[in-house]
Formats: sequence, C-alpha cells, structure tokens
Amino acid sequence: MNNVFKALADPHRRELLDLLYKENGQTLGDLCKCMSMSRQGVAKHLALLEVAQLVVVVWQGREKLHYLNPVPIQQIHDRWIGKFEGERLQALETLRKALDDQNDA
Amino acid sequence: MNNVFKALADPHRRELLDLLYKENGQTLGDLCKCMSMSRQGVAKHLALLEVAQLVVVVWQGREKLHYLNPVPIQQIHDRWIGKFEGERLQALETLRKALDDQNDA
DNA sequence: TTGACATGCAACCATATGGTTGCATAATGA
DNA sequence: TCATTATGCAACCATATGGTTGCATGTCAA
Repeated sequence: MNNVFKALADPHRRELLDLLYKENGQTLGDLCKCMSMSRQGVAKHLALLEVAQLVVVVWQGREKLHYLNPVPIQQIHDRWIGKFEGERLQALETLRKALDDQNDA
Repeated sequence: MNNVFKALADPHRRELLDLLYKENGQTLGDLCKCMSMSRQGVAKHLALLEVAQLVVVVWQGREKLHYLNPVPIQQIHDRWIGKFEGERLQALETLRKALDDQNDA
C-alpha cells in the first residue's frame, strides 16, 4: 500500500496513468512521445508503477504493453479514503467549532 | 493537489492523520508521544500536512491544536480516484484480455 | 519575576529520488 | 544476414527528503 502512495506522489507518474487511462496498452515508446524526458527516465517511472501494481505489463514480441490496473486505486479508496469520508462532516464541524473558539479568544 | 499526494506519500504522515482521526485537536506534544521520532521531526511532518491543508491548526495560548481537514482527501477522491473508478470494470476486462492473448502466443 | 513548558527556526547530515548518458540485449523485417 | 527498432541495465550526478541537534521565542503558573 505504501508503494502505491509513493508511486502516486510524483506528477509524472500520475501523468503516465492518465495517458494509459486515455489509451490503454501503450508501449514504452508510445508513452515516451508524450513525456518530455529521456526514455530511461520514463522507464524508471513505469517500473515504480509496476512495483505498485498500478500498471501491469504484457510482453508482445519485443514490445512491452502497459495496462492500467485499477485495483490498487480502488483499495486506497476502500481502505483509506472511505474511512475519512465517513467522518467527513463531523470532522468539518469539529474544525469549524475550533476556529470559532479561536476567534472568541 | 500535488502537495496532497506528496504529503500522503510518507507513512509517518499517514500515521499522524490516523492519530488525529482517532482524536482530533491534539497538540504537537500529544502527537509526539505516539511517534518514535524527535519533536522537530514530527513538527516537520505536520508542517507538510499543513501546507497540503490536510491538517488545520488552531492556536490556543502556547498550544497548537491540530485538526483533520477532510476536504483535500475528498477532492482526491472526487477529481482523481472517481475518474478511474468509473472505468474500473472496463480496465480490468481490457487487462484480462491482454493477459489471455499473451498466454495464447 | 522567573522557571518551566510548548513550540519555532536554522544548520547540518545521510540517504532517497529523479534525471541523465552509455552500452548491452533481443526481436523484427528487408 | 544485418540494420533497425524496442527495451534493459548500470553508473553517475544534483537535488529533495527525512532525520538529527542546538538555540531562540513566547506563554503559563507559582
């Protein structure tokens, strides 16, 4: 799970996910055309996305096709964001009250 | 938005959010008791959470109370995760087919 | 007023991170 | 076969990051 958060921390990697979202199954070369960075730079980012299992690769001859795997993102939502979401209104209310108290003092 | 992703990337910072989730409005000192790290180390992490607006502070005398702000997390869900969620089943199906093709070849 | 407490600021350090270049390997197609 | 194409691996570099320590500042309470 930590790998997923770390992988999502870099804007270039989120951009790669966006590119695969627009068109799934792209090769490294395809993705490089959209990124202003060396091929090896892009490959490194993709490697981290693979470790986090946000991207799954399928070899086809000498081409490496990259596919989006939505499962880890779903898990982040279910196990982590959903938790905060549930108490969202209460947290906001607590915060509002604390700010009010501060203004009174 | 990038600040939020970066803030969430570190496990210690996610732990701090968890601590505030359990008990909102804690001071730096309170939070330090639960973290095996120097006070300044914790303060640095909290500073990043503040920049990302995941945590909002309220001064009360010499004490700094930390409150969870659920808004950025909600935004990540709405603007980012929700997007991938929508196409989740389709992405999985595309991936499954690609893996099948690989096995055939 | 003064000592203790809660926090901030700044310097410093080791390691992680993001990027590059150069060369190696393997598949394709003429 | 052989040039081309697609990718991998490794070394290297600059900067970011996560942590520390030491000292400064401001507030509380006796």
